[in-house]
Amino acid sequence: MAIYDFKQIEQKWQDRWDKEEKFKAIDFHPTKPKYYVLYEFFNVSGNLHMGHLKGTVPSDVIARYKRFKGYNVLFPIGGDSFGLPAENAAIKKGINPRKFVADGMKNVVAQSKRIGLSFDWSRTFCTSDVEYYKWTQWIFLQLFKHNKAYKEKGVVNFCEHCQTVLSNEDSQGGKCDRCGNEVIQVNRDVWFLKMKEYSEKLLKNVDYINMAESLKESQRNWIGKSEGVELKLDLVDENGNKISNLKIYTTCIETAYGITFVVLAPENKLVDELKQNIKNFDSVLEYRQKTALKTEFDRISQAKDKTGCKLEGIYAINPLTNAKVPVYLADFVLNNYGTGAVMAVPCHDQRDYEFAKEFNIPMIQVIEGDCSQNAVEKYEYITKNSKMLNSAEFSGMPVREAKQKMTEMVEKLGIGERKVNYKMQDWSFNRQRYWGEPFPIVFCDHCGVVPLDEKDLPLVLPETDDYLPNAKGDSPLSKIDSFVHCKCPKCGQDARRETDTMPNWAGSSWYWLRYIDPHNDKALADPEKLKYWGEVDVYLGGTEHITRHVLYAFFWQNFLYEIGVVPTPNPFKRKLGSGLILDSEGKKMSKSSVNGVSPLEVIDKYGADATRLHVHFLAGYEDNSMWTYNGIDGIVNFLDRVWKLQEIVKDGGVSKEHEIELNSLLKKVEDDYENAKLNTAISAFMIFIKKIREDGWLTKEELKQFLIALNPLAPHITSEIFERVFGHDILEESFPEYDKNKTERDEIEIPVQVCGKLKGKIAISKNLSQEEVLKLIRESGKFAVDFENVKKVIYVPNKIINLIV
RNA sequence: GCCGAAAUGGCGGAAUAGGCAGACGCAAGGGACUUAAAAUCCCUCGGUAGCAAUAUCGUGCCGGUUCAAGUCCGGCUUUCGGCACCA
Repeated sequence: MAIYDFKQIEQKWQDRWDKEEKFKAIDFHPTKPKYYVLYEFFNVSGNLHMGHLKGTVPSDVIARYKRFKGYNVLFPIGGDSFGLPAENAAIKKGINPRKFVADGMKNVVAQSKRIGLSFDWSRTFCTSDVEYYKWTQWIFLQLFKHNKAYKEKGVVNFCEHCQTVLSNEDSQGGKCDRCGNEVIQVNRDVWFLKMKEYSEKLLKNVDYINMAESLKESQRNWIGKSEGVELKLDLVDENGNKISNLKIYTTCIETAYGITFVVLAPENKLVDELKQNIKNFDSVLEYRQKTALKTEFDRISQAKDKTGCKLEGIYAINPLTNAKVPVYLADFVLNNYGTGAVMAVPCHDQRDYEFAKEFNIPMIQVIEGDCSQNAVEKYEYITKNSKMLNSAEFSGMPVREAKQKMTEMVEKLGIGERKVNYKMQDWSFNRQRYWGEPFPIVFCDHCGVVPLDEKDLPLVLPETDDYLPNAKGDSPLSKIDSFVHCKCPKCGQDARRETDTMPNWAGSSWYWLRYIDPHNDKALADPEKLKYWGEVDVYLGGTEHITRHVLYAFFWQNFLYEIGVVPTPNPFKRKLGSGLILDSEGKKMSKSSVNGVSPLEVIDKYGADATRLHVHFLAGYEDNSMWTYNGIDGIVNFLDRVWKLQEIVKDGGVSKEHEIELNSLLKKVEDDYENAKLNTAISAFMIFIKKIREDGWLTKEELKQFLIALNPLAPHITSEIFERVFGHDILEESFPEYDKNKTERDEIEIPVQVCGKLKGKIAISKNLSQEEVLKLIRESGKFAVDFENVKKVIYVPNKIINLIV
């Protein structure tokens, strides 16, 4: 028999799958139920790296397995091609981003095929394809029309060297990701999407989706729900005359008797409204300016140094005590959370405590505990359920009860109300960059902000060879006159286009819907097809940007559901996050990794099947694994043994000798495939092979079932052996059914314990009664048991027997 | 600081619902085949004591529940991930 020539054989099958389009999903299949397997977008930046093997192979295994199980499987792929990688290539190397994307995608497609991935290539697209981003723009128009998009002044990260606005990710540590220069804060027009409105719905989505608890938790953290009270305080001048009022938000209303000052965010609008009453308005303005210059990074890194500025001439009245307390500005209060103002109770909040020390503000302790060094904070006093102090009729009451009662009281008095707050902010949705979706928005001197007509979509991103923003940091599109100048869709007079583009996230926030109907030019997708394919059954990908991506996905799907475009509010039923492949230094392996190993290099050396198995034998899907060639010999050896099964096959159905091994293999493999536990599936195949090699033969039927079961993991070698032995394509087969009753032998061994200590094992037939087992133990004479003194017997049928003497 | 996940041989890692800890693989050691090597095949392989049968200890640490704990409970330690001046 010929030796296993993986190069030639893998090429043969990859060509055939490609040419015959073997993995096309069929809309409205008359008999088969649908199954939608989604793998995350590829970044179109040239080459696949090891991490892709870790992520893609399990999705491929599930897709191939489900096809065998009789499902009509949709398993598409595409490219996330707008954004930094292509734009950087354009700027640094002078490559047209369109060409960069086209070349990159071509590469990635070819490499995917070499891994043997069974994508439906007829549905592939990139986010920068005009046929696709037309619909991204269309969705934005719907958001705008339904009042979910608005434009406002906002503060953004800006790099003066690159003349561009940066996202938080691109400016980590206060340095520009591109050039390493300091990032500063500038005021700009910002498009926001009203994501905050969806906070509660997004939390429901998080509950709904089947996903690792840690991933759910980070999403809940991001949404950041908290429940508390909004309290109204009067503001007075020095003489006690009411001049205004102010709302603060607190989750600790129980400390309200301890308020000794109030703090506003520097940006709080009240400051301007009270200009006449503020005696030191100049220094207030100065403080404001100083904080505005601080970057987000500075504000966080200097968190412990409390700065602030007193508003001279203004006081707040604690509505519970009528005490007159000073009002400060301080940058530890954020304008975009709660009401942009807080009540300060230094004894029971560490930040207030530090601020009070810095500014010599008195403190009032209202809950038991030691406040001499630090504040006694909520976590501590709530867990201990400490007693109240200095709080009028609440004094002496346990804090949990007081919290309840005080909430009810302020509501009754009309000075406060229960309120829920979320950390999540509206989504800032524009970037001053070239390589993104243009906004379908026009500014008209007469009509204001005007959306394009749907029939005028797509608004095509114009060609240019100048990818840099102008000196003011405006998008490169602002330099292209023919793009900027247009007629107002409403009044027909001269107008200007929005020249910013959408962020990278936009295109990836709805793409699973487009796979369902990728060539539709009348709608985002045909409603009937959307109904047929429904939710994504399982969505696989890395965990890197998962929190925000999934929340954005929930948000858009929810919105599209509300306006009747899609049939379900939930995009995904289940999400699996793959671990990373780490290099020899324990760093994430990516294309930029110094110690990176290319998957193609490994495939060249060992073949695609061996590479697929090896990567997934190293660790479970969700675990990180350190890349190593160690162990790959074991996989090569295994595949070699699989190949040699051809030599020892004989006619016949499933034999008595192998039925237990075969049935338990099939059971194990089904369970593991469903849960993407490929490492234990592989070991189950190894165990089966071991038994077959001991016996030196297997039947044709046994070989057939073995090959089908292994095919999702190692599709090339199993296809080849199958064709040689059975004369047709393995893909025509269906997954072998196992017999549950034949997964275990009738004769089994169970451990015998005496007083919980293992003394040995005894062979019994299945489902024996306790008496029969005891009789066998007695007869065997093997176990030194004093049967007269056996006080108690614990017998778990077919599992264990424990004798207590 | 808060939240989440994890810690098992020389190594990667198994152990479905509390029931034989270390599956499967690598590395290592021994043997067969070979002129030799590679490849292949067979055997051994958690620690300690013993020629051995066997005994005894052993899943990050300290306690507990249970006939029985890697698994459950209480208290720590360390590592990784998320959030973080969020009132």
